[in-house]
Amino acid sequence: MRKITIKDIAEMASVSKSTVSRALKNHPDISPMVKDKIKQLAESFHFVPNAAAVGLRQKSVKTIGLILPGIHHFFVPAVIEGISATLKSKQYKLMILISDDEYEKEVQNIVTCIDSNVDGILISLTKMTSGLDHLDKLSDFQIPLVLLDKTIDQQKFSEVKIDDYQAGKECCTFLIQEGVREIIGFFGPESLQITKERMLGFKSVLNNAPEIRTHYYYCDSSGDAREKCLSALRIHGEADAVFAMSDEVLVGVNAALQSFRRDNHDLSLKTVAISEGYLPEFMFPPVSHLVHNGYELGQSAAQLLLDHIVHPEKKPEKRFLLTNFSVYP
Amino acid sequence: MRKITIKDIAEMASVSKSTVSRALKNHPDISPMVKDKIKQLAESFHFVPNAAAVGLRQKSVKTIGLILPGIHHFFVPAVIEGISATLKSKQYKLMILISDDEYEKEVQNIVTCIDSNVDGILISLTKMTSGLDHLDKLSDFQIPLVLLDKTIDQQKFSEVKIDDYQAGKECCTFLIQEGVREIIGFFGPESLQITKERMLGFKSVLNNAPEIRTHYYYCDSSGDAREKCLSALRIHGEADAVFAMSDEVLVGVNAALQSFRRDNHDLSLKTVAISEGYLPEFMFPPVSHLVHNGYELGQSAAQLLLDHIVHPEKKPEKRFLLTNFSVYP
DNA sequence: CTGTTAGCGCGTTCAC
DNA sequence: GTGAACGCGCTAACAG
Repeated sequence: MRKITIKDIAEMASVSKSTVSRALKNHPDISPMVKDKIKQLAESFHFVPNAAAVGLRQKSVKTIGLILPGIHHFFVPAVIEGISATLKSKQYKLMILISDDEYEKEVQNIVTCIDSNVDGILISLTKMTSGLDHLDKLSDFQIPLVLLDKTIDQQKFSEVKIDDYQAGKECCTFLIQEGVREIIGFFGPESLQITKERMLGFKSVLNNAPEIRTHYYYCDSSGDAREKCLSALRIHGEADAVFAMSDEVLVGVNAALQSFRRDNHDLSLKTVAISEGYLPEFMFPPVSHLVHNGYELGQSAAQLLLDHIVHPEKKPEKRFLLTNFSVYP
Repeated sequence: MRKITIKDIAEMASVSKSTVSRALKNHPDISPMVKDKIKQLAESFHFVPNAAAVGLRQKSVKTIGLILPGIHHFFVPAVIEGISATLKSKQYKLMILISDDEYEKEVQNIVTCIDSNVDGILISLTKMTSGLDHLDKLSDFQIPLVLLDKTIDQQKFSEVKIDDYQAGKECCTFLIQEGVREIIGFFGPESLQITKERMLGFKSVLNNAPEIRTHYYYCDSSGDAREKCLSALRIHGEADAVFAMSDEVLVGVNAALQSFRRDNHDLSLKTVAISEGYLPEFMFPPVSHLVHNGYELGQSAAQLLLDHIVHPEKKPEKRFLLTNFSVYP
């Protein structure tokens, strides 16, 4: 079954193609009568403009590229859902490219986006990315880009993330208010900007609380976090609190705490994390956490990118998402 | 900066557009000399054919649509990565549409795929989907479709999944070999085909073991699973084994087991699950599980769809993925 | 071996 | 108010 085109409708209505084209987009020149007739026809035959033809003509394929280091992480799916929901409402398509946490693939994905004539790019950087030279050519093609979550220090592009510094700060404050004395903090890969900022925020609180002892560990995976946490628990026998900066880290830390508790039934460490929110509730005991809402982050980033597409002159803007604590007694 | 076109290259090489077009795709008619020259030019100017123009001409936009009930589930991200990897190697683009587990949105997503002229569709059904009438119109447009993971009983389309019946069977067999006497089984939503099949497989083993007592529960979410597991543990005090049919269910079951253990330190239930594989290792104690490999499932489904696209006459085929046990002592 | 022509489906001048 | 004609970038049928 061939799909109906503007030409078919033109013949049925005995008008020209251009009249149909104009009628369908409410051009004021067209008389209400023929406009109605054409719209009726289009409706009843389920006419949908051919995306490739429109794209060719308008030099816009109404697609945005989403480049991610990977999607097996905990809150990434929520981010995608948020982006997807926002784009769907504006009739934009989403093309997902995965960098597998390799810088070279990230560069390649940028090229793919350019070659595909995307209207804009959303990107979360790999942990190997330390500069943004590979994004320079985007300006040649006027392709707007928004960084989300995993960023590095820069001024050229808009970005959306939680206030990582503030998040680290709040988590530390939370622990101190709970009256803890010695904290073990578990962080993600050292090279990540979010790791640095969360740690800085965390430490900032301790300036006013010099009596609190702290120990820090960088973890590359859940497994790594488990090992480091197990050994840390043995070394720092007096510790009474634990912080995990992400779900990935938290999963390992929680595993370590569980098995450590087997031999120390009375062990009770105050635990707090930054998390997407799904898992902590199902840990035992449930883990208090600062909610890092992926869905909202996705929505916000997508909306910001669309703004840039519609208003090419818009200046870069940094947006920080609000976070809330979910506290378990 | 305008992108370079075939026309630009034609002028630079003083040949016609069609010569360039043919040279670039190694048409045998073109003399090696001019072919080389044109390729040189194309290379040095980073020529990339305009996808919209090619799509318009070839009536194929080299895109496949992926329709999912949601992506917050545990193994879905892995599926997407598998699909993405396979498609990338064949230069296909991926368009992801989310149905939010609502039948109406699934129907709408099919329409979107048709309207977008995708070359093929991969779909995992929502738990509300009980028929495939909404897929009928695909044959009008010759759009091949492959079902993955969440399917219903049907013969019209190819599908890729694990052998759910077999998986249920293996898990039950595993428990029996461990010498358990009374099993509590936790399953997903009752309406899902995979739930039915996993349960049938599970029960099939018990025909030969009438002395084993069993109790079954359907769970709609992790939270639901936790509640039902807690109450089940209280009711069936003699139970010595637990089965969880998916990660989502397992998360809740594990939480219940943990908190129940608090009051029953010696409680030790043999636990087994069907899982994507990431989480069970980090539970305490680690949970033996049948690995439901999302990445491979994605790869296989994508490859099968591409086969259908290239060979439109290909008959529907049902593929079952092999599964392996990951056993913890 | 290579060029000319035509057209994919649509939007957009420029006429009338 | 409406239509004719052109072109977006590319490919393919037809010439030569």
